[in-house]
Amino acid sequence: MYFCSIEKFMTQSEENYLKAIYHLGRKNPGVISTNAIAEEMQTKPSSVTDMVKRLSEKGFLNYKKYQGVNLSERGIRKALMIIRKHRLWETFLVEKMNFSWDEVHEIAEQLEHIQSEKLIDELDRFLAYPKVDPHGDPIPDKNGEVQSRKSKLLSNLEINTSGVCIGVRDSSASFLRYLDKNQIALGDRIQVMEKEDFDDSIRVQIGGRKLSLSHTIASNLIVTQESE
Amino acid sequence: MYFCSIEKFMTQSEENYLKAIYHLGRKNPGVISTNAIAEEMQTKPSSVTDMVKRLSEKGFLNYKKYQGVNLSERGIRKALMIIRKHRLWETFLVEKMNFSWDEVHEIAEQLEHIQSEKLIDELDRFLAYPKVDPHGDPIPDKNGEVQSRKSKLLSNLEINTSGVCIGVRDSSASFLRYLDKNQIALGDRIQVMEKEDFDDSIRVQIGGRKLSLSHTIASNLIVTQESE
DNA sequence: ATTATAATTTAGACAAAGCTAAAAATATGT
DNA sequence: ACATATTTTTAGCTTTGTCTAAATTATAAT
Repeated sequence: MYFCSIEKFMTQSEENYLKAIYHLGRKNPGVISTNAIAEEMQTKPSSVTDMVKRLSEKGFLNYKKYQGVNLSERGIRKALMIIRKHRLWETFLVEKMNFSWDEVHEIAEQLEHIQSEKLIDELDRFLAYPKVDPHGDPIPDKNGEVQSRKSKLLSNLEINTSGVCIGVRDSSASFLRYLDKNQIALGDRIQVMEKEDFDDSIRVQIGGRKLSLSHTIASNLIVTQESE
Repeated sequence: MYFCSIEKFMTQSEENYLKAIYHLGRKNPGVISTNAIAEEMQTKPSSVTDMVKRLSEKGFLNYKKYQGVNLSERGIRKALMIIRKHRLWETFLVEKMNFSWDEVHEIAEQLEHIQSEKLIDELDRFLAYPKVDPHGDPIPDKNGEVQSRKSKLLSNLEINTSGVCIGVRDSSASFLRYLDKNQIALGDRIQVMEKEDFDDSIRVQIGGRKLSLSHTIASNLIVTQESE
């Protein structure tokens, strides 16, 4: 009886499920429900059950009927490699192909399934081993290591403290375009001036400019922990 | 009744058939047989019949039962765009990703199916609008125009004439590696010294070096028509 | 504890893209 | 022209990934 050392081929659909399950596991750790996966994948729970069985047979996750799933060691490794590809391609699109950060997701969804380890390693080198993608999300390295920085949400900063914007929690095109429109970019230092009890909006200062941000906006902006 | 202006989505398989049919049409013009397509696609004639029906319904080719197929205007345009993508990606892989010319085909086969016109146009710009790919094959431009140069096969050059090597007819990895091993590259000037009647091999001179090439090799090397 | 509700799984169907084996049409040889 | 060979098509099956509808299990409420 062999230990399967040969990496089996995965279909795009299988890869997409794996990635979705990984992301769900980040959001709230523990066991992941069929319904949650269906929601994330925009599909039906019955389809999820089928796929989850297949992924479980292939050893990417642990699954017991009616008990939900969680990724195996192997599943995590595989998911990290897919995320690595996705984020490297996003970086490539923004840095070299003149895309803006709200345009890259769909295309990276396609590119992340290209099978060639050499290509990904060369892309990594070509981009000078970036640590984060255009949305500030960390890029796993060749060994699956992800650099994690101390961070908090802008909405949790105290009055009169500041932080540098290093990422977004929601990376939907509409949110990203909102930020562009209001000239808020990764790397900007944001100082909290005032908090409005009524609607939890906050008044901030960015590079001399003052503006007020709704709670929804503030709770989707990730800033450095150590405030100056 | 609309003229379909909206480009319908094509599956990867459909795109592959279209490309194969286009290439077959180049090789020997006229009507293309089911068997020839099956051979090219490494599949069975019955599968070809099914696919050809679909492509015909979608208006990419003209098909009458038992009469073979040929591409429609629309099919040609589509095929040229797929070839454009394939060859731009091959160029990218060699020029920017440190691949050698015998490694790029399989990966370009995957990349050619990525759907994003903007990406391809940006890639074109990024590579400075190359006219030929790493194997010397012409890259169709955004409008489907292909630059064609006067060329002949090395095996057809007269004794004591020379030509510049501009392409290969066979771009299999084994042939390309043979050329690498013998230090024959695109751009090299090759002079024909002698022809051997017995086996049609030829004796040539390349940058001072003399070597003899079998007929098979010589008839797969494309050189400029106008010999110096 | 029993029932109602929600979550999950099963069963059966469908489309895409392939296959094999058999049938039909075309082409070829004498 | 007719029989044979070749090419092409059809019919029916397989797999992947989806769906709907029905059945089953788990959870929550009284």
